[in-house]
Amino acid sequence: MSITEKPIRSMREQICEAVRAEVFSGEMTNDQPVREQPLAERFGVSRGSVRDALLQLSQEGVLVYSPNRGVRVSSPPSDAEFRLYAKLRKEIEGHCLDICMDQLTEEDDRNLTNLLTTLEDACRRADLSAITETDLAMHRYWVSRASRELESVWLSITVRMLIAYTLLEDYMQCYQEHAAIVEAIGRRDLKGAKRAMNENIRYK
Amino acid sequence: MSITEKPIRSMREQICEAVRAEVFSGEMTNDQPVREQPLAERFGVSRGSVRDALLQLSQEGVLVYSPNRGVRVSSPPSDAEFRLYAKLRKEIEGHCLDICMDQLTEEDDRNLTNLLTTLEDACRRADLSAITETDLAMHRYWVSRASRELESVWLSITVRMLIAYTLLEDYMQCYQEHAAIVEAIGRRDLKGAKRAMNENIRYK
DNA sequence: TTTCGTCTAATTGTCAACAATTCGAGTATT
DNA sequence: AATACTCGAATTGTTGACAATTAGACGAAA
Repeated sequence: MSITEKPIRSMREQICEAVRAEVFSGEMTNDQPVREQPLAERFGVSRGSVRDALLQLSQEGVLVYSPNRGVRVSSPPSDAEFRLYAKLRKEIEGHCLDICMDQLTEEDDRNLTNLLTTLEDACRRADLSAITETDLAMHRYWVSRASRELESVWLSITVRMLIAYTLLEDYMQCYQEHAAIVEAIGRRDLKGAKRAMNENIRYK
Repeated sequence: MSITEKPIRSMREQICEAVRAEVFSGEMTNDQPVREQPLAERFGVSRGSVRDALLQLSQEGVLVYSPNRGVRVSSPPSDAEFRLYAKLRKEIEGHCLDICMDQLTEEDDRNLTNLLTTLEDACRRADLSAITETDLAMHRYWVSRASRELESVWLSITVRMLIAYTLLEDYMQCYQEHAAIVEAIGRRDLKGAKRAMNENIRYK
């Protein structure tokens, strides 16, 4: 679709996104290992590129790496760790809203609104994979807007939370929570945006 | 039978630690790029292994990667980000002390005391590289004791703080702060250990 | 002089072959 | 029957060669 946009994604990034999506959609369980050769054949590349991607996903926390034994899908965190991750995410995203709120333009508003529409669609279709992907993309928007440095730290925390998100009770609630955040951002209401964001990043 | 259950470290891990140490000691500046070929020759391995290590260090935050352009040393974080990292570290390490305090054995006490002795030595010699390495190893001890999952998140935050640590005013103060933490842990004094730890992880 | 394009050297990205390691089935031993 | 051992298939780790990309030097045109 939008592969030819200004940032050309490297092979590694494409593989990462595909595997991430499969992990979040539950197509890959944490019981069975993730092999290099089958992935290489599926993407039509060599094992080396797949290796790079799997290594990166291991650093992110999506996969777990054991020397000479390959990688497997991470297990969901304990409740205590989940709560810690939630707290860390609130700190980071709150900081990012502080930083970037003043610099946002009308184009940012349009982009966020578009993401929101995509999320609404995904929620209507109850497409868990698309919901997770869009949810991730929205939060990532203000994080990466504030700081590229923080982005990878934030991502490694967030993916660990999302591994536990294999089932949601109410899909449309997810949409409404994000709509509240985007609306507050549109009004440049820092406190309101933070409040809505804190409510969205909630304990299990 | 020491603390490290894996006496044999993978090639990648060895290269990572060596490069990390050079970054912290200031031997690699953020002005000049880190090339693969020279590193491969220095370690007597192929570029592939070096590539793996550099990719991992990029995910950790020690290096910054640009597609087709290689990696360079990360720049120190801004003051605001530094304060955020400090807050996140306190949350994580506090959580880890909560988790592992009850499970610590006399052997753990000995290991921590040994690390403390190493730190004292390094502080006496004003060896910044050794100080940073040992400081990292001590904090890593209770983090990895509590959760392997958290360890990589913690590491990616901590290395970003340490990049800014190129100069310390008082070396022995660093030792004394860690001595206070180890002593409190030895007494299994959770509150005291947290207090000492919070004082050590301080703003710039 | 400045700017634009072209070429070349240096560097990263990708690949396929080979080496080392792990895992499990099958066999031997007690 | 239970345990230990051996061997082979599957898998990961490593390597060197080659392709693709980038950066800088050089020169031509305005």
